Amino acid sequence: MAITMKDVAEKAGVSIKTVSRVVNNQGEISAETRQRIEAIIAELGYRPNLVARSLITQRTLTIGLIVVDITNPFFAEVARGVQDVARQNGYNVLLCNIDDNLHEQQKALESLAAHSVDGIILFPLEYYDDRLLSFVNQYRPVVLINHLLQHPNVAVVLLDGAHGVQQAVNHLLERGHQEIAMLAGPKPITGRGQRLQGYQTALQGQGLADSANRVIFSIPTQAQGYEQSKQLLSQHPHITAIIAYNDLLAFGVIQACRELNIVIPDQCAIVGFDDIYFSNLVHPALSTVRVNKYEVGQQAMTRLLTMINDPKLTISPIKLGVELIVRESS
Amino acid sequence: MAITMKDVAEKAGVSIKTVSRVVNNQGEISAETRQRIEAIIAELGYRPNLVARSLITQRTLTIGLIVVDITNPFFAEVARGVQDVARQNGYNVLLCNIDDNLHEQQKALESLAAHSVDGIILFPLEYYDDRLLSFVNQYRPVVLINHLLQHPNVAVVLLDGAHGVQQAVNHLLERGHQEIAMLAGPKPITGRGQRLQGYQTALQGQGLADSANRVIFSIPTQAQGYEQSKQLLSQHPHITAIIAYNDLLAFGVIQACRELNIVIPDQCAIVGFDDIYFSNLVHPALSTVRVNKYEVGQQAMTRLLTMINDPKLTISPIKLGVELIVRESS
DNA sequence: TTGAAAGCGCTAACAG
DNA sequence: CTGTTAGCGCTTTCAA
Repeated sequence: MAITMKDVAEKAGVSIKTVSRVVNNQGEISAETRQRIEAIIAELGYRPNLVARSLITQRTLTIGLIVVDITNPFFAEVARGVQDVARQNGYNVLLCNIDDNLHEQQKALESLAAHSVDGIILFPLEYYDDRLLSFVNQYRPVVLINHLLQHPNVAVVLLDGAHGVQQAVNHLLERGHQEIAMLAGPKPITGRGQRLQGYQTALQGQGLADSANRVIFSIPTQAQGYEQSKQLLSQHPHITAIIAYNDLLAFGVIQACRELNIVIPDQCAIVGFDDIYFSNLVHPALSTVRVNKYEVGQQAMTRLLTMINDPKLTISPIKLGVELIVRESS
Repeated sequence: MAITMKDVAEKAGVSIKTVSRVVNNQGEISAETRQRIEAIIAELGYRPNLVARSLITQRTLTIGLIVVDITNPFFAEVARGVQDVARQNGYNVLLCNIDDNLHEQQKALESLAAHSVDGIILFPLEYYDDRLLSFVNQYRPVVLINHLLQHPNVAVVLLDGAHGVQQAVNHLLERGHQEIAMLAGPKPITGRGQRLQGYQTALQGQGLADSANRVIFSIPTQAQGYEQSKQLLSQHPHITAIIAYNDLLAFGVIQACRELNIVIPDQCAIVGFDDIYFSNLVHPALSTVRVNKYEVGQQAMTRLLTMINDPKLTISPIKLGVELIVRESS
C-alpha cells in the first residue's frame, strides 16, 4: 500500500487538511509547519494520489488522443505537437490507435470518456458516422482534426486538403500532363473528401472531364499504393502522373514504377500529400503537399485546453494552410 | 454533471448495488431486473466512472509508456506493439516523450506513478541514473527495454545490440574494409553501451586496434549523423565504412556522402541499426541490423501484464535476437 | 493558522 | 436475488 496523506499527517502530528494545504501550496500555513511537513513528505516518499483528487475535482489532467496509426509518421508528428503542449500545461495523454476501423474509433471514444479524460482530440476516419455525433452530444470537449462538425461541444482544426491537391494538379498540368490519376485514399461513405474534391475541381477548371476510372480508393498504406498503382499503370499505360492521398501511398507508387521500369518523373510523375519526414529521403525525392503536422497537433491541444478551461466557449474552426513542395518525382 | 449509478438506481427503483451488479456482470440477478436496468442505462447513456472504481480496486487499467521520441519510427513501432497488447487486455496507455532529457524521464516516471498507472514500460536513456533505481525501489511493476537492471520490481526486455553490431562489423571486414568508424549514439556516463561494445569486440577479434578517434558520440538524429559524418569523412578520408547507432544517424551519413560526392558503398559503406520502415526506401537502400520492434513492444507489455496480475512474480530477462540485413549501402 | 466532517462515485463485505 | 454499510484518498465547506 502506498503512503497516503493520512500517514504523513499522523507522522507529523497534524490533521490531514494541513498536509493537503502544503501539497497544494495553499497559503494559510506557518512556515515552520510547512517545512516540517515537507521534510516528512520527502522522507516518506509521499506522492499525492491523483485519482482520489480527480474524483473530487472532476479533473484528471489527462486527455485522450485518437489517431489511425501512430506508426504513420504523419500521426506521430501530430501526436508530438499535442503532447508537447499537453505536457507544458501539466496534462498527460492517453493514445489510441484505431486503424481503419470505425468500431474501434467508437470504442476508443467510450473508453476515454469512461476514464474521465478532460477532453478528447480525434483524428476521425473519413467515413461518415452518426455515432460520432451522438457521442459528442453527451461528451465535451472534443477537438476534431480534418473533419468539419458544427457543434457546441467541438472545436475543429482543418487542413486545406482541397487547395493542396488543386495546387498539385495545376503543377502537373503545367508540366504538360493530361492523364492524371488519383489514389484517393479511403472512400467516404458520404461526400467526396476534400482531397478528391480538389482533384476534380482542378481538372474541371481545365475543361478536363474527370473519368471515374482514374480515381481509386483504398486504405492509405504503402502496400496499397503499390498494388493499386501497379494495376493502374499496367491497365492504363497512357497515365503520366499520379496524385496520392498521402505520402505512404506515393511510396508505393514509386515502388511499383521501379518494378515496372517506369522512369520517374519522365514517364510517370508522382505527387504525395503530408510531407512526412522521409519523403525527402526516398529516391527519387517525393514531391508532395506539406502540412505542418506539429502545428496541427499544437493547435488542436491549445483549443482543447481553451475549451476545458471555459466550458461554455464556442470555438470557430481554423483551417491551416498547406504548401506544394516540388522535388524530384514530378 | 454526468449520470451516476445513483441516477440509474433511482430511476429503476432499485439499490445502487443492483445497478453495480449488472454493470459488472456479476450474476446473482434476475433476468428481468437486469434487462430493465440495462434499458435504463442505455436510455440515460450511463457510463461507469472508472476513476471512482479505481479508487477502490486500486487498478486504473492504464499503463504508462515512456519513450525518447514517438516521432522516431523505431519507437512508434514499439509503441504500437505495446498498445495492441494493452488494448486486447482492456488497458489504455499514457504515452510520454522525454527526448534526450534525463530530468524529463524522471518527471514522466513520477507523473505516471501519481496517476496510479498499473505499471510502466520505460525505454530509458542510456545515461546512468541512480534516480531510476530509487524510483523502482518504491514503484512496481516496471518493464525496462534495452537496459539491464536486476530488481524484483522490474522485468527486462533486451535487444542483442552487441551481437548485431558485431555481425555488421564482420560483414564490413569481409568486404575488405579496414577503417571502420562508428557513430555511437549517446555517450553513456558509465560503461560503453552494448552496440559500441560489439564494435570494439569485433575489431579486436581481428587484431585491429580500436582507436578512440573513430568513435563519435552524439544524439542519434539524422541532423547529428549528417554533421558528425561530414566532419569525420573530411578529416579522415581513409575511412571506408561507417556503422551507425541507429538508422536515423545512418540517413544523415547518406546525406553527407551525397553532399561530399562520396559514392556509397564503393567509397564509403554504411550500416545502420533498427531497420525502421524507411530504411528500405532511402537511396541507396540502407544495410542495417533489424530489430523486431513490434515484438519488443508486445513482449514488454505481456511481461508487464504478468507482473500486474501476480505482484510477487520475478521475471527473468529476455534477450531478443537481431539480424543483419544487407542492402545497397554496404 | 488549523481541524472536523462530509462526500466525490463506486465496490466489498455482509446481511436480509 | 437484493439492500445496507463502510470506505478508497483526497478536497471542500464550515468551525474553532
